[in-house]
Amino acid sequence: MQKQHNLSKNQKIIFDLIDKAGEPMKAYSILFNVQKKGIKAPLQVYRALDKLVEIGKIHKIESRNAFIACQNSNCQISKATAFSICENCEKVSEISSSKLSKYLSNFVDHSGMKFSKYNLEFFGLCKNCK
Amino acid sequence: MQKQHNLSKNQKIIFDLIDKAGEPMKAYSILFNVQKKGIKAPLQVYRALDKLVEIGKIHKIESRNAFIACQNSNCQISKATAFSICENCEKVSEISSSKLSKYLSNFVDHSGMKFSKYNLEFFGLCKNCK
DNA sequence: TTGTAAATGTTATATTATTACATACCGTTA
DNA sequence: TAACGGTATGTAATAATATAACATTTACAA
Repeated sequence: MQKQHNLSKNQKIIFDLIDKAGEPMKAYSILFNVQKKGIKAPLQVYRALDKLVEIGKIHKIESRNAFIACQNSNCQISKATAFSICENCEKVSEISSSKLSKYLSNFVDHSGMKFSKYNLEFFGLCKNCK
Repeated sequence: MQKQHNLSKNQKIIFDLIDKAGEPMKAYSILFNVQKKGIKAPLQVYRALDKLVEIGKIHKIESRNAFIACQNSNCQISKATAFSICENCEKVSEISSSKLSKYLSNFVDHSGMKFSKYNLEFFGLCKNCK
């Protein structure tokens, strides 16, 4: 069983927005969308984002500076993330392949270093854009 | 044999700097370092960086917004990159494991999508920081 | 030698993210 | 319940990263 994280007010507002969007959102677009709810400053957004990333409710798509809700709803894999990104339409999907995650989690580099975390971003054209 | 890219003046100045550094450099730190050579504006730096990334002479470390010279000197793998990043000292190494690159280049997701490119960043503690 | 793609120069501005400081909230435990 | 500590919030200012728009120059193949 996972630890339950009770989201604070701002965290909940921002998580709900990103979750409903179903696609990556950028910080200032989030800010714009939550201003009517009383969140007025970038820092309020970034603080909530930091926390949500930390507890695995959302992930940052590093190559896009954007945030997407975790699509592996019940299993918080915030330390082993993989995404597919369409270079045409920018659609992003989280990849949940236990084979892939096992392979990468067990990967050891030539110096014998083992890793506690990874992030993988695949690029290509999605079904619709091909 | 690879295609030879003759670097332009700015590209060469900036590549040499990054290459000598042997570690990731940020755009504005690069700018600061090349001002004495006549490169005065951010855009001049970013244009050179874009080109160098495109031809595989450098890679962007997405999670750090920084650029490092390709360490696989002769084989330009700019479409299949993997790095190890120490979360303590920020040391970054390029991983060149043909097994890993084969595995990832051939990876197909559940929808049958195959990818033309990937970037993988591993995190952990390096030998010195452990 | 001329057409064209690539590269350069310059100014301004957009976008992304953090620092610093003050205050409020919430659960624990003395 | 009062005091404490950790977490969250509010606000203003600013730092850091990146691009737009436009003018000009260079490299080089046709």
